[in-house]
This record gives sequence, structure tokens and C-alpha cells, in this order.
Amino acid sequence: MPKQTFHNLPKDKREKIVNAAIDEFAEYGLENASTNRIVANSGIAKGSFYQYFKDKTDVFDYLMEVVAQEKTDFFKGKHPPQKNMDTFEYFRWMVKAGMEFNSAYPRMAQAASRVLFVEGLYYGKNFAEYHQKTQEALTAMIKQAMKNGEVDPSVDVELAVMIMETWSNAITTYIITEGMKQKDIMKWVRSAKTQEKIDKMLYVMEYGLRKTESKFEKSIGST
Amino acid sequence: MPKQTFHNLPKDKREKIVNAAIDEFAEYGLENASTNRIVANSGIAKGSFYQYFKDKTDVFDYLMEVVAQEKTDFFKGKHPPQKNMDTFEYFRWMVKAGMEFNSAYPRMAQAASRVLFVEGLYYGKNFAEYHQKTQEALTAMIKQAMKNGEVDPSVDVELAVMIMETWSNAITTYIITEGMKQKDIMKWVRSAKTQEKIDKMLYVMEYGLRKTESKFEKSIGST
DNA sequence: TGGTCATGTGACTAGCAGGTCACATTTTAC
DNA sequence: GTAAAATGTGACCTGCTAGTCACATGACCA
Repeated sequence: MPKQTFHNLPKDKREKIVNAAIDEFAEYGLENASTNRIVANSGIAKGSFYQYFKDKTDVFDYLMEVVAQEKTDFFKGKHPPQKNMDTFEYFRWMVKAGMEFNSAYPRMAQAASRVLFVEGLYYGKNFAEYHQKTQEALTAMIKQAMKNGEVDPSVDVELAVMIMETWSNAITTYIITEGMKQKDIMKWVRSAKTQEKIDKMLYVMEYGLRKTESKFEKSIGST
Repeated sequence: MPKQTFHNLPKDKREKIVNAAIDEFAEYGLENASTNRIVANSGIAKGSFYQYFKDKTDVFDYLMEVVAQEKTDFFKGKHPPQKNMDTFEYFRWMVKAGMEFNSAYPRMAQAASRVLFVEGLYYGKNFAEYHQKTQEALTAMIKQAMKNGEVDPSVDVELAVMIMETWSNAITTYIITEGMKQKDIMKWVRSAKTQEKIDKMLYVMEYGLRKTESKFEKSIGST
């Protein structure tokens, strides 16, 4: 975590450093991020950087805290739309709120997803933590769905969680990589076409999850 | 592509270099791979390396050719199990054959998946090529499935392809990262537990895809 | 044997990385 | 005011990288 000297800094200077770091991680990931570039882009001296942070992973850890905080605030701002949502509706809402967040803070999202999903898969550590939290949340969710009778109790919980996580991650990656190609990400994310695509994907998932275990009979076809 | 000098090399020397390169890419990806380490581990001089290859991406391109060749041979070896498979059975067979390949050549698979999926997502090029090929194959497959009446014709083809690709990639990543933790990957992949897990995932996908479009009525529950 | 051409080699260059540290500057305390 | 403590700074160190090149070694042929 950053040293006290960093927290003592005036707000605008802190923000300049944070923004430079976000851009750096978004562009190069954690492994290939250059502290030299970060200091150059934030207009501070090399020595100062090491007076604020232990090293670049220290900056990154701090960034992840900032992202978590921003995300929490963002989600709180989005009033949970209805009272009586079933679990899948709630999941769909969550995924979409996540999409909104990612398009509202694209660089931040890109930096986080890049390091966590992409490098994290191989270097562990940060990813493992994130992964565990997600799994716990989704496990609680799917168990609730079973109690509510929305999911067949014979469905493998671990499996359902894996499926939901895979989709959630796939969508995040999709939004971030595709979204980068758009000139107005927010507009693109909110477009009917994008929303419909996401909806459909989640419906396929939902339809598959609701009841699956029983191998299901052949010849269900559309006829 | 490698220069003639490389192809003139005795087989064992060529293999030593290729193996060192595979290990390097598997461990560090393309971006962070070190030619210094590759030459050190293959017991050749730095200068020789540059007499065989243009640079490290040249080695990588060659490796991908080797992998493609090995994979083709591997798939040919696996006799297509039955004559009258429906499309989903065929897809399941393909995914499983892919898993077998990945566990038979784990380092190769790790190197390829790491560079293509992980770095490729951001650096494009190699990934784009692979991506397009996969999409074409899957598109043909899903269209066939519609003709056969196995998939509702109202299902969005592009969407179905995306879903199949996502799952195929997710499973590959899962096998490679989880498999690395096992002492005997092949045994782990072939274990009933692993196979069952994959089966279930694919069944969820299949069940979701067979018929989805029609929003589907609420209250399908298991009651 | 001597000559020619292909191949092997590792010291060397230039550039960038992370990190340090002696010193300059500013802020605070008295 | 003056002393002390905190903060700012960039030249410098070591270690890595990709890539080059003058030279050594080997293979082939007359």
C-alpha cells in the first residue's frame, strides 16, 4: 500500500499519478508496465515515485482498491430496479450494471481486466483473490435460486457457478476489447443491438441452467 | 519462417531448439520470451539463433505450424467414433479430442494458448487468424445443425458461434491451467470426474442453444 | 594439399528496465 | 530570524534485453 507521503499529496497531483498508472497498466499490463513511463507521464521524479510507493505492484494494489471503491459506489447509485427479481433477473442486472461501469470507466476497467484475467490467469495472486470472492458470491446466489425453486436442485452448484463466472468474464472481456474499437463506448454498450446480444447470451445460459442434469432426451428439436 | 540453415540441421538439434522455445513461450509468453534463455537452453550460440531465425516471432510462427501439423495428425488418428453423430455430439467429440491433445502435448498447448488467447486478445495478429478460422468452422457447423433440425432456425447464428467458441476456449484454458497443477495430466483429463464436468458444461450449453429465442416462459421451474 | 563456401561463435553495442542515494528545496517548529 | 525535519530530484548503478559482426571452425571439392 502507498506510503503516507502519497496520501499527503494534493489531490490533483495524486490523480495525475493515478491516471498515468491506469493508462500504463491498461496499455502494457502489470508485468510490462514501466515505472519510468509512469513517472514521465505524471510529471514527477523517479525518486519521488519510490517515496510514494514500494514498487509498481504497490501502485497496482492501490489502484485495485480505488476501482473496488468506485465500483461499489457505482452499484449503490444504480438503484436495484425492482423488488421481486428472481435470481436470473438479478444476475442479468448485475452483468449489465458491470457493463455500464466498464463503459463509464473504460481505462480503469481495461487495466483491471487485463491484469486480473489475462496476466492473473498465469501469475495467480491478485486473480486468486478476485476469483474466490466472485465464487463465494455466485455460490450464495445459485443456492438461493434453488431455494426459490428457480433452478433444479439436482444441478451441480460448483458447475453452475463456473458457468456463470465464465459468462460474466467472457462478457467483460467482450465489452472491453470490442468497446475499445468504438468511438463512443457508452453509446455502443447502451445500443439496442449490444444489449440484445448480451440478453440472448444470458438467456441461453439461463435456459441451459434451469434444468439440465437429467441428460435430457434426444429429439427435443424445434418441431 | 525459419531460414534454410535451420532446416538443414540434424533432427535432434532442431528438436532441442524447438523444445527450448516451447518451454520459453509456455513460461513467459511471446512478449516476455527471451532469446538469450532460448539459446542457453538449447545449447546453441546467440549468433546461430539469428542464422536460423529472423527473430523470436519467427520461431513462434514456426511453432504454430508445428502445432497445427501435430494437431491435424492427432485428430486424424482419433477415428471419428460413430457415423451418425448429430452436430452437438460432434462438437462434444471435438472438444474432448482437443482436451486429449492438450494433455498429450501440455507444454505445446500451454505455449499456444498463452500467446494466442492471452496475449493475442490484446496484440491481435496471430489471434485474429486463429479466431477467424474457428468462426468459419463453427458457423458451418451450426448451419448444418439447423438444416438437420437440431437447432431452432430462429436462433442467431452469430450468437451460437460466439457461445460455442467461448466454451471451447474456456475449456481449453481450464484444462491447461488446472491440468498444470496435476502430476499426471493425462490421467486427470481422462478421469471420470473431469470428463463428467466437461460433459455437464457442454450439456448446459447444448440445452440452452437447442431452443432459446422465444424468450421462454417464466415458471418453468422444476416443480 | 590448398582454396572456397557454409556454418558456428561469443564479445560487443545500444537501449531500457528497476531501484538507490547524495544532494537541493521546501515546510514546519521554535 | 535559525534549526530540523520532510519532501523533491535526477544522475547513476546493475542487470537484463535484441541484435550485430569479425573471426573460428568445419565441410566439400580440385
